[in-house]
Amino acid sequence: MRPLPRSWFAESALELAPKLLGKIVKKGSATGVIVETEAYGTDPASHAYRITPRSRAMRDTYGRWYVYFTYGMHWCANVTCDKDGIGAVLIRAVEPIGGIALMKRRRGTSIVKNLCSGPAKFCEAFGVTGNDNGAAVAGAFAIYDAPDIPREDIGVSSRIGITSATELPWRFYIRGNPFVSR
DNA sequence: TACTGGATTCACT
DNA sequence: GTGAATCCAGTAA
Repeated sequence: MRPLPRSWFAESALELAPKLLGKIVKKGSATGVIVETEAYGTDPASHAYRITPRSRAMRDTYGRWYVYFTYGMHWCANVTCDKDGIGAVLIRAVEPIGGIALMKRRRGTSIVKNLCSGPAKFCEAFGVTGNDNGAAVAGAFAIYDAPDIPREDIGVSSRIGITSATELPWRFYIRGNPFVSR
């Protein structure tokens, strides 16, 4: 199993989000297959739309973790990308394949389906916090290569862009996978 | 300095 | 289906 090199994350969020499906994410003994992602670029819905201290990680680099705290109790983890622009891909759901006992303990549940079937659940199960913000996607917390998911097996949700009023691809997921959220 | 609202989750009805 | 929990970043003053 080969960790994805930094150059792999140089593409835009919209190209990268579907390509991340099926890849292996690993932090310590916690291991899982990415089954759902969400693309964020320069749309006003993205934190990167405004230049702030928090969003600098997203604008200045790629191939790093962008971890932020939301709703007073949840962490969400993104991979920064787009060498020439601004982008990040939110990891929305993961299928647990290793370190499941540890995840169960962290999540306080024995139901495997509830371990990582949401962005904040994934962070809790993998022990991701603000300490990981800005860290390179490599080493202890990395994404490993795996065969691409066939295009026909990838589902796409779209939404209306705030500025453009056109439909934008948004959420990508592996069709039929039980660990996809919602 | 104070206020507002959020890339969510879970319990409860 | 609905609402509470909870705190930080961003914005306005």
